Amino acid sequence: MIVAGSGPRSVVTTASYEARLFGVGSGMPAARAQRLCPQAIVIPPNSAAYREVSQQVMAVIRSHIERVEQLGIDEAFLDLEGLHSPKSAMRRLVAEIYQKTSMRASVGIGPNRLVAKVASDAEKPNGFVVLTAEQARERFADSPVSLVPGIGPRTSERLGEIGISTLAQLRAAEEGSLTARFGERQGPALIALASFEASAEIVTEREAVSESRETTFDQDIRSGVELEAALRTLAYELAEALKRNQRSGKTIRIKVRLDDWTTVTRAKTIGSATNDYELIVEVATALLREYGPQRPVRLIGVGVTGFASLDQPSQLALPLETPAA
DNA sequence: TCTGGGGTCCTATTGCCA
DNA sequence: TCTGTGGCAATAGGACCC
Repeated sequence: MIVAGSGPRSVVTTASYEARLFGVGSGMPAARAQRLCPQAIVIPPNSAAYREVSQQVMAVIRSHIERVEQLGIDEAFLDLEGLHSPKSAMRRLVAEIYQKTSMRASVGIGPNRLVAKVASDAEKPNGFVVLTAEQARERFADSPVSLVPGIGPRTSERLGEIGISTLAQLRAAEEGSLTARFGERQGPALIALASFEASAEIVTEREAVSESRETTFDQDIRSGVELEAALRTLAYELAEALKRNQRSGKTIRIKVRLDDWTTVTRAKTIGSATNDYELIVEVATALLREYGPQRPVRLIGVGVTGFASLDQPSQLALPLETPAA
């Protein structure tokens, strides 16, 4: 089974483990997935249903665990500090999630979020893996660097260029050469990742910092009139969502992806926070005209960032003293 | 044979201002 | 008045995640 949209440019949202044996995976163009596994049943994604089940699962978790950090729709970090028997507590939690939602969960337990996440990924589906950092280093020594969250395709490639492809190699790399290549922060951070050393801090409350709407056209658009019409539609949806969520922002941003996949963003910061449709459209359209795409456009989007809480004045009083860091 | 949508975070650059 | 420095906000791009 493959979950994917039906448009010519849709991608795979997810796929059953049976389909994955054929090489099908998330993010892959749906057309390619169908060629790899022609016998697969393709069903369209239903994000509203996933969101609803997600809320049910998270509610079960929160009814037992105080400190929970949700990551996306189907993952969460749980602070198990102080539990008498974290393992049996997690066994019971998985059973309760299944009983109440029919959802199977994989669990990874470790000294920090990094180890926990890699452990939870290690034996999906229905995994239950408990690791120390040292055990993680041993178990994944020969795994590709991309096993670790935070090292994606681009960083893997750049590491490969200097002969580093496994986590053991990355851990043994000389910090100086990594810093020279990846910068003051990312260089040392890469070695820390490969060593499974990371923060254990659970961030329970995250406030959104931006909201956006974007769309990819079935066929590239050349006409400025059509582009602006699409932009208005997106801006309307965005403004409605912002109002619903009681959010408003000071910076309006457009995104344009051309037929050659170059992606351009343009942004303008206005005097005060807004979620007004007319104003968003006005600024977004002006940004689009100013940029004036010189090639056919495959994607257009609009977003608002720089949120100010609506229940707080958008301009704070000037503090008389610098607050302590 | 091409590559979605919704986000977060980081980095580099630039211009303003004290 | 000129110059250097540093902080900061805005902007653009990009890597990465689910």
